[in-house]
Amino acid sequence: MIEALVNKLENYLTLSDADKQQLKNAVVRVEDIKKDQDVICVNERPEFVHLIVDGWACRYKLIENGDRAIVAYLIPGDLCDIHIAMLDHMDHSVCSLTPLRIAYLERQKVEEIFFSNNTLARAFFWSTLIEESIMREWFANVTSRPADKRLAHMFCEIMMRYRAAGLTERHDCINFPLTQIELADAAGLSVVHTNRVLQRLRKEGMITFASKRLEIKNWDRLKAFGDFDPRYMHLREEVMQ
Amino acid sequence: MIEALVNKLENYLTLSDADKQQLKNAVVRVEDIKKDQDVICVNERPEFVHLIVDGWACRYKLIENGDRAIVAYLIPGDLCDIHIAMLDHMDHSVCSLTPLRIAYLERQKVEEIFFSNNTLARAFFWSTLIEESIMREWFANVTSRPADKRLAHMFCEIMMRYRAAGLTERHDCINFPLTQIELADAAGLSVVHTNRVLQRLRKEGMITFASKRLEIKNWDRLKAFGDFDPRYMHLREEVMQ
DNA sequence: CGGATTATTGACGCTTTTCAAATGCAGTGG
DNA sequence: CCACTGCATTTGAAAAGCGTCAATAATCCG
Repeated sequence: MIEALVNKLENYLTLSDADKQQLKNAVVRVEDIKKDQDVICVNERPEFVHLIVDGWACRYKLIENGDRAIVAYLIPGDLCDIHIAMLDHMDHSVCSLTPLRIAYLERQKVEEIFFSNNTLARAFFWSTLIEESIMREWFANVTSRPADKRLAHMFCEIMMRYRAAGLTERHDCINFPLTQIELADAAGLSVVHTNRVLQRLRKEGMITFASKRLEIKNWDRLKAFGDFDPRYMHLREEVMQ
Repeated sequence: MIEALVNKLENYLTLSDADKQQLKNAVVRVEDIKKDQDVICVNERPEFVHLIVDGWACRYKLIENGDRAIVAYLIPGDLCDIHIAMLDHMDHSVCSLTPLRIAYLERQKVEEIFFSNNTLARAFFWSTLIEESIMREWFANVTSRPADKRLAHMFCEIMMRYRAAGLTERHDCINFPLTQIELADAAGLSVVHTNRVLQRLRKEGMITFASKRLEIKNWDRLKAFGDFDPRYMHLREEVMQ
């Protein structure tokens, strides 16, 4: 249930059985929710921290003009909202992109862990710093790279995160349940242009992308094309290769 | 020396005299550095955490194509690199945009504080979460808003941060030492376009911006135009008004 | 004062957006 | 099994926003 989270954190440090048990104990229930439902909404402060056990979600913000800006993808092992352990309201919302299995961690217990278990406190802080680092990279990505390299970069990143959470051994093929609409909202592009760019990437023989599956035909080439250097994710060497 | 930092953190919680003293004790020296110098470089892990006492700096990344992406501005009260308390290398660099006065906090002591002082640990975590929130907003800003609104939004934000750190009481006028080049690098725009957009904002009577000074002629109008809602910064009511 | 950096202007071109319509695809119910 | 529906994908054409190049004016700094 918490394996993916443990896998991710163990990119940074090793958790003892006691640490893992303490994490497990914070889980008060597991629930399934449907696709396209808000897990948590802006301005809320729920009693639980949500952990993604299975499925994909996204952080998003609604913009005045009607746009939805997807600011992060969440995959198994990701905490949706440790924020509310410290902050009194969410500054964005989280929505399911597929059916989701979610573990509910009691907020109170998460706070206790943070102040009583140095290892887990480190790990949580680390995880937050990584998220911030990823946001910086996303920002640099959209401000400095054209649409095709931008998408290539995003594909590389999600592949690495999959590996980091122990969800795949490979780096050439994953389940990728996003629609082009959802990709566009995250890349800051229109759907039409996203579509055309994807076709170009396919034509160039870099990827195939159909029926919820992303295949990377040539990992090194895609990395080079998307100017992808995984060091900003601070993962173990084996994961980054 | 640490007033701005204390002011900022006290948007979240109140620090006791002992807390402040502990922070002060972590400072081993204060130094002045020139404009356009790297405070810390990507891949480094220095022995000190740098606190900006006076002046402006920026976080930036160099892109393959030669671009410099500025991913954050740093002002007095901002920590350049608590990251290195947890991470083993910086994933970006920090450079001075003006002459800078910097306080050096011993990394070791910062780590100790984090594990021994719950209040300061909370405050550091909070501060990191705010940074992340600001990154999300920057991301949404560049992906969803046209150049003019984008710049308006950035101006509003920096004004709020100035107030949050106790650097100004006003919300209509601040020292703003950035060149249009530096603005452009942060907004993801070309210098030429930035220049033209600034002229438009001036012509519309929203701002004046000359000789390192930014004047906001009509705060409410600029806020509305830039679609600026300060709640993502999680500041005290009085600061946000 | 002189050199260097920054701000500004004009012209042109390209990436990306927008609008509108067509096609494909999966799920539902008869 | 087929028709129907709703959503995602694809295509085309035209326009907008923004970038690039290049040159000039203004400002800063020693």
